[in-house]
Amino acid sequence: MVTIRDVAKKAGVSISTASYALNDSGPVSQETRQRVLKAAQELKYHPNANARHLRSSKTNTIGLIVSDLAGPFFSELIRGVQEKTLAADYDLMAISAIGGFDSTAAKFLKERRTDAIIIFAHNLDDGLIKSAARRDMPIVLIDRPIEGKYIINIKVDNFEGAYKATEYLISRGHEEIAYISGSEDSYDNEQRFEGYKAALEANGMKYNPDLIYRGNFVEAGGYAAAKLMISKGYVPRAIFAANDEMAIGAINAFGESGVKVGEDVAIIGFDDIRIARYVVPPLTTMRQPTYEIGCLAVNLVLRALAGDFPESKIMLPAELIIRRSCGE
Amino acid sequence: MVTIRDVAKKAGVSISTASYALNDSGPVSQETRQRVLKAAQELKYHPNANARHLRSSKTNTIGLIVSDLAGPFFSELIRGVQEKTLAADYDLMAISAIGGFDSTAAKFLKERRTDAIIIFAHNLDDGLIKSAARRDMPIVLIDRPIEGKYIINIKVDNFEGAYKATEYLISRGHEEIAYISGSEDSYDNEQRFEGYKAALEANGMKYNPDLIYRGNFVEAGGYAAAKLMISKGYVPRAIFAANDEMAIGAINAFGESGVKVGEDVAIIGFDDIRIARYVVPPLTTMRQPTYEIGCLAVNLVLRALAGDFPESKIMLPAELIIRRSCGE
DNA sequence: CTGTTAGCGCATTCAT
DNA sequence: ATGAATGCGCTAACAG
Repeated sequence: MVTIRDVAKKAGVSISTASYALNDSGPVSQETRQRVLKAAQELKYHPNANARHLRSSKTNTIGLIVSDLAGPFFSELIRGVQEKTLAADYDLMAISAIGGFDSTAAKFLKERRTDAIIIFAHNLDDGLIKSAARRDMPIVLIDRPIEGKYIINIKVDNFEGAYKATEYLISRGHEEIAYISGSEDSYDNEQRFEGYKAALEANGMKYNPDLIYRGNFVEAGGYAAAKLMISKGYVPRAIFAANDEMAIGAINAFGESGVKVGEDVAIIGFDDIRIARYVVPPLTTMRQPTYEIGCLAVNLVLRALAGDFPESKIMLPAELIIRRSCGE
Repeated sequence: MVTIRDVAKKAGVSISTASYALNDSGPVSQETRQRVLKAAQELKYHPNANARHLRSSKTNTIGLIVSDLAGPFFSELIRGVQEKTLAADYDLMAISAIGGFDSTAAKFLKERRTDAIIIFAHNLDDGLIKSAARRDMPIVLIDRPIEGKYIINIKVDNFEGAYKATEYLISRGHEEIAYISGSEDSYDNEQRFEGYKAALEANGMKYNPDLIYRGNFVEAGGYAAAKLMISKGYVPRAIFAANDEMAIGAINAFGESGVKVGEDVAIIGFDDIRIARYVVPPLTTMRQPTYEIGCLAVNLVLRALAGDFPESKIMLPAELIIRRSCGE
């Protein structure tokens, strides 16, 4: 490994001069400067990031933790984060929270491998997040109810979104609305479930536990739920799935069994993932402004890095996107 | 920041003893050990990753560089990589190559921030990759024709895949097959184009430059190409799109203009991304074994990290997935 | 303008 | 079994 020492030697200067020249951070004559740069080039010198980070206790890097790197849901979010991070001349690393306590994400949180972190993951311990946030390591937390001094919260109004979704179904004349739930331990799911129940009550309808199905936020979960309905011989006229993945799973299951989505059964989802518009029939859903969230998250991170911690919590609305899965 | 020094002080031992106790890497009495561990816990001590990496010149981390973190295409690949990396007790960071020379990916390549790197990106300079590969920083390169001592190549047989795709169209009686091309500078695209031409020739058909459209591998590109065909008043009976994104763009464009895909025009894509099965009509395409590639890549990286560099180049086949976009 | 030097936090060798 | 001391590669304060 070629170090700055080698460069200095080759250029016939001291280490510090080499460092100054390389980083353009001190008074160096043009001539020496050129000599150092040339030496560095010839030697193919590249600074050791770890040494630099250790010394400066900065990494110029923002970490983005998502619950599963492979999930389709994060595509838009990442796009937003990526654009803004790049524009601010920071580096970005995406990290998965799969594995919980032993995950790479957990390590990053503890070991300060980045200057700041954006978290959009439910499978990461509360305490971990709370204790990781410091002045020199701000955290932007998306859609989780953890508060703290150096934690900046961005939330989507899941309650209101679910309320609107349910009301939409009600407005179309449905009186019996099933709910396919996401992960039980998820804040998102909880809020959506509350919104669902609240809309029911507000419209004088009773909440019926028999109409609740477990789906765990994955396509297979929605599929299983729908199959269960079919096997029970009773398919409700309307279904609110706590996310699109599950809604799509249900649509597939109904498709296989000849149940006509949009006619026999109305389905609404949540998220507006990319496939939503391609399934048959196209899925009516509550759009989460993920791209905007990504951009916003980076803006806030950058401000926090500059020492400016905003007080207010940010709450973004979800938007009803009507397609055809609830009928024409 | 609490360092190992603080822990040592609190436990009433020297720094080295604390280090031994913490890492279980030296002779320490059970009693001292417990004392140190307790002190660390109370102080919420977490080792500084940079210092450790600097000292040990290892990071225990594998980097995955993709051309665009937000791309839907990488989902399956990432899933494979993620699983295997986790199983091997390594950490994983995903990095985007957007930005080329100034990208975070380029920096990682030069600055050794990971122990090894898997690259699935076409927007990263050849020279950069070549010069970054060293014994202590092996690179697994997917689908790019760069060879080197510490570079391990995994390729998908794009030529053969394109050949098969084209032949499938020919077998269905088509005599005029358009090609919507990907990025011109991409190796994938080049190979697919060659496969397309070879299949044409092998079947006594002439290659017609008028039937080549530029698409750049994105949905909008395929959309534009199809619109162009329509505006020219001439839609070929069959189209081979160099990837699914473009095929889907074309399908959308045709849908808007009332051209019936599967009847008026046959379209085949490449990749088999998730949406392929959801578009209408479902897209016939050449499946790339991305999940398998991801798993394989990690296996090879791990072997390389252990000093075992395989000689042979690996070539994986693409598989024809027949759905309905080329007719029943 | 340039060189000397002191750490950043940690792992580890060599004494004790 | 434990501690003192060294250096990984780099930046920056200080001295010249």
